[in-house]
Amino acid sequence: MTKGEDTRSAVLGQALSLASQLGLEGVTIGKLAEHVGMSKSGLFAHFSSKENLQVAILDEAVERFVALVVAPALKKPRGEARVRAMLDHWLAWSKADFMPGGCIFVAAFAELDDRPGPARDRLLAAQRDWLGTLAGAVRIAVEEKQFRKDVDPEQVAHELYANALGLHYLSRLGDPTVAERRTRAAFDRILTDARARH
Amino acid sequence: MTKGEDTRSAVLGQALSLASQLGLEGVTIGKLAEHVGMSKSGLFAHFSSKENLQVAILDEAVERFVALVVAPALKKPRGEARVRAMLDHWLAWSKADFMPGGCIFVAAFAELDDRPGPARDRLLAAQRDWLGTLAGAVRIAVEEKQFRKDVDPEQVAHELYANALGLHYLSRLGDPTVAERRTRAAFDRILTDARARH
DNA sequence: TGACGAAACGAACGTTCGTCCTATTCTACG
DNA sequence: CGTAGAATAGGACGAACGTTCGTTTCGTCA
Repeated sequence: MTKGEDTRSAVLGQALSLASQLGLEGVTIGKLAEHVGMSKSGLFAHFSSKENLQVAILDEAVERFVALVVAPALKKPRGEARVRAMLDHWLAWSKADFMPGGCIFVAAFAELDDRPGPARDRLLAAQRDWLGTLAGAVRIAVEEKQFRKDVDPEQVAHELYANALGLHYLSRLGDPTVAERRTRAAFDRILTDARARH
Repeated sequence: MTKGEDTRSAVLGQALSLASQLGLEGVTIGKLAEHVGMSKSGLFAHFSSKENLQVAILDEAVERFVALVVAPALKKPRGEARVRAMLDHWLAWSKADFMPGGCIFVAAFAELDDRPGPARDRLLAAQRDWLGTLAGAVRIAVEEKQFRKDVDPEQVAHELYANALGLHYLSRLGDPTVAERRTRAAFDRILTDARARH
């Protein structure tokens, strides 16, 4: 890895952490430069525009999400086990130490949803992908006859997604430990309902 | 109503609409002044600081939420009917025409959750209130023996809250009509699970 | 009608933002 | 070792931000 790629990657790590706390818009080039010990202009040269920086931050986040959540789950056997692995890693993701302000996708979504542009496109594509991946894992569990055949995979994915969002908000609204327990209970209820009766 | 209170109220209406699209921080005094056809300084005099303006926007939103969601539901009979009324009005609220960017509380939460201050305090208090109100309505339904007595009202409130959040995000991620249908289905499943078996 | 307080205005402030340009330092390779 | 090109620094810019100030307009009641 060349020197440029090296610092660029280090910058993105810091940027990810900052963005989770202050939002994408809050990651100012000056503040970010100060955090990594560089000059504004030196850092700026890596991205050429703030918009590019924002997209790069999202790309970095997506890459980590795939590595930490999606990929490990795909190694699990098809069916409910894989769905549960996704949920487990998802909960761990939202507590990841490189995102002290919580899931960056949640923060970015609220900012970008009314501001068209490349960053918004990148974020929406990533979230649609993930929702599709979740629904796909549920569909496989149906095909494997672990879930009832009248289960709607997209409805289940919708509800799981909603509860993960709920964890993000409710752990800031009250006790994070309690919020996580309730979220796990909700996940359980959704999957138990979907399970085929024996 | 004096002239000052009159324009102040008109300003807050516009501010609410802007904040739902751009977030609280995006409601710039200059932009807001332009929207209502005033000078920056003339508008600024009503609030004395941007922080005060943000709190005033939240107060305005809370007032409307109580009038449009909480109050009508409290007129319904105790029990599941009241819970369902809350949910119905809540869904209508998140589509209110004075918030073209969606529920302002969701937008504000993402911005404020890592920025201590009066605005954050106001928002957290309001959301805790609402969560408590929801849980209270569920508890009443348990007391009225419409819900099973082993139902945990706070768990139910948590799941309802999570699904309402899910609606906000998922209606921007995909078809809003489909998202609302799925949210209603999730609400139904939660309440049906809670209902006493006959 | 005259006067007084409330309300709104226009201009300016200091700061921070993203971006650009030029010069300097570093790094890798022939 | 020397040099070309990559990487970084320094400084300046125009615009937008929140805020302040002194002045002007408006509404109300004696």
